[in-house]
Amino acid sequence: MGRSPCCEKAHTNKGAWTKEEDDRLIAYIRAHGEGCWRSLPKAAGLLRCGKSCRLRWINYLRPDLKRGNFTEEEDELIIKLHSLLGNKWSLIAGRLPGRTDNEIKNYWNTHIRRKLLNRGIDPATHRPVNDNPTSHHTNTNATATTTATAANNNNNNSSLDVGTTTTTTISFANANPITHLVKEEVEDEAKHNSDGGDHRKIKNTLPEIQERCPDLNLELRISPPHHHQQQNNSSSSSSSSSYIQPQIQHVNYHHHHHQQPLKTGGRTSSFPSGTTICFACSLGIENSKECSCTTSLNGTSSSSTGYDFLGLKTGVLDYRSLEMK
DNA sequence: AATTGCTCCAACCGCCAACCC
DNA sequence: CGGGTTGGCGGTTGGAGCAAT
Repeated sequence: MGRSPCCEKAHTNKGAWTKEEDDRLIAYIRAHGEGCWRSLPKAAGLLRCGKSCRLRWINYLRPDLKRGNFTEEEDELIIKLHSLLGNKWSLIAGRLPGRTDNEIKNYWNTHIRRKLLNRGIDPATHRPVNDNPTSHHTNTNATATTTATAANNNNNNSSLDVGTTTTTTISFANANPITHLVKEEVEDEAKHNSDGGDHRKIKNTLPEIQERCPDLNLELRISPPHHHQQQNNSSSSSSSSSYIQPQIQHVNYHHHHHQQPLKTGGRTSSFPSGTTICFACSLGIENSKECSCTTSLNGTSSSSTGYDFLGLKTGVLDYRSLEMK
């Protein structure tokens, strides 16, 4: 028996899309909007499978796609989110406006994996590759191990090449605040999705997060800032702790008007252009107690807190436990 | 210039869970 | 309630483009 095909394959085109097909799809969606992908091809005069149309639109034709090279900030954000979420590309993509899950997945497999391997980090576990795997199985308490690495030996154009790079692996235990953040988010999503969201992610993600307690690698550079100085001039503090939230803070999370609401958390809120938000907000839980920028979003902020990645600034993550060599 | 090997990424495939009747 | 349909996800593939030989 087997499943019925998603479409009549005998009379559908496959392979690369032509300009004409793209134009037809764009014109149709502009006129009628997204939805009902199964009937869309026929209605739009396309000899394509509905799935193929959806994929082409989402991954390539959507007007809010950013395209172009990934920035160093996006690189690091992807790495950190992957350490928390694993191969949940759609969740990761939800945190990177203008990027698609497919794009991030490809980028991970072609660039970031290699980048991490060059740093001596296993991209699957986010632990040092030469690390004894059994030594981490008993991390029931929050611990931090720091490994000074000859990072980026082969990564000539990385900004991380400059200065001393310290790779810090934080093992999160049951009381992992970041895990809580993600867990809260996922649970929150369950509530928000009561109107018809995709519940699979919740089932898939929750136990995984709870069980994995993934290590989180922070590339903490202990060196003077160099290429973000202009933007940082306003916040004159240049202590090492403030620089622990490096490039990431410049990622703006305002959402394009065309972008679908972040699926995770079901958020539809949009931040004013140029507003920087904390990590909790970037995860879609801007009203949580971990949020350090709600006042900013209300327009009453007394300081530009910048991107408080992992709550380092607010102390949600107790970075004092880190050993910095 | 031709061939080979490699990289990158758009597109496809199979699966799963929600939805719908 | 059950079965078919649909949308969405992650893994994989194939071909275009580029570099090396």
